[in-house]
Amino acid sequence: MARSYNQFCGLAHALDLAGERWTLLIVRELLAGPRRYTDLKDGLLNIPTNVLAARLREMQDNGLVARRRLQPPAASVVVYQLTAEGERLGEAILELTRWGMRTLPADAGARPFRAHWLVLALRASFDPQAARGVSESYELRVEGDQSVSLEIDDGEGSVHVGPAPDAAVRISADAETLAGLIAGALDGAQALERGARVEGDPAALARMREILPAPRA
Amino acid sequence: MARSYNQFCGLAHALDLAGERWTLLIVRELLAGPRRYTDLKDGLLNIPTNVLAARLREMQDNGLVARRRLQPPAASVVVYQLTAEGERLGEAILELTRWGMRTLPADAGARPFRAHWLVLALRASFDPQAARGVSESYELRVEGDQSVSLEIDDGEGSVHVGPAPDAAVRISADAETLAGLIAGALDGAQALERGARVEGDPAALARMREILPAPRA
DNA sequence: CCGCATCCGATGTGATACTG
DNA sequence: CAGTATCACATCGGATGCGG
Repeated sequence: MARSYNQFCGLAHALDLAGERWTLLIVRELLAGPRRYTDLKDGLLNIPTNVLAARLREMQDNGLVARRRLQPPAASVVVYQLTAEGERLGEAILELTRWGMRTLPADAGARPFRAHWLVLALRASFDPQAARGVSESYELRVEGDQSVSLEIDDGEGSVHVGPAPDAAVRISADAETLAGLIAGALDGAQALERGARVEGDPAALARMREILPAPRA
Repeated sequence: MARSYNQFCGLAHALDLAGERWTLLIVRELLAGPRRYTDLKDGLLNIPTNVLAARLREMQDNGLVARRRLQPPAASVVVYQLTAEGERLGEAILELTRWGMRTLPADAGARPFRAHWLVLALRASFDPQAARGVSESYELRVEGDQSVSLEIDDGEGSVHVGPAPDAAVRISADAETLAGLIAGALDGAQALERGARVEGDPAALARMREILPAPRA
């Protein structure tokens, strides 16, 4: 096993299992569903391939990740997916994400970005209190890429990659602008300056902004 | 600055600021209040002194920690304390702690332990739902060391180091047994076998066990 | 003692090249 | 596509030193 803190403490043990460099970011990728090796490498942007391989092995040993082959006829494809224990890291990751979003610099464009990270950002920003009684969908359309949607059914929110056909609000912009908007690094006016386009009911837009408050410093 | 993931993502940014080895454990120590350099070194058990010094410098640069001198006549004493931003890591740390407690091995005694870690364990286990309407205190008395107490005032819980004079339940045992009990690595019978002594009302003990459920696998 | 700084060997990381 | 192999370099862990 790798280096251990070896302390009788829940936090130290959590960090022994999932605290090494890159590990929580791999969990971030897998929280969006099973992924292949190259998808992971692409979604993590700068991870060295040997480090990714090593982490995936450790995460299997630690019971966070399972390695699977798809059913025939696609049996040559290997995917990694979170175990139940790995999934349970989701809440801690959301808390860390909220904390990080508060001080995320507004230099959208300076830092690379992937559209599917919006899923995490939406989940982290979602305020169940503000969503009470609401049933509607919002779609963030990433120019030249996929959409990410938040669907609310009687206050219950769920986020997924893909369009929302009946969205009450649809915001189209480049990835950095959308991300900056959700994180609160940009306000509405700045987003419009950067070419964001908004369709839908202004009242629904107001609700959306309350349901997705930016956890800002 | 240190190595950065350089991704436009709240989680990646959080890990840039607080994800390095030892950093979150230092925050754990400081969540219990300001500490001197040697207290930190002692509470962290195995941290190399140069790493602690380096981390404290980075954490100051990142705005997590402030370095202060006490008022005269004790002006020679240097203490480190969390900034407001550092304090806000508390929720994420509690989530990680809960996750880690679920699989913390029951080998109490095999891993070193410090009494004040019980503060974190109690906070992580506290269930506000179960505490509704309750107003009483519980004390964990660590043999040969300090006590740690949970005081509940009309459902509002607060944990601190020190005795609770009017505790409804008082459990005395060695540190490892108390920690194992709170983490759920030991059950009541096992704790008694290891020499734990319980004073107080059995009904209050039952309430305490509901208010402090072990987040176990 | 307290609060670090310095030195050094072991280990981990990052970049690139290569293979079944 | 899914990794393994290699190597320069950064960081970690452990010991020791040292001024206030």
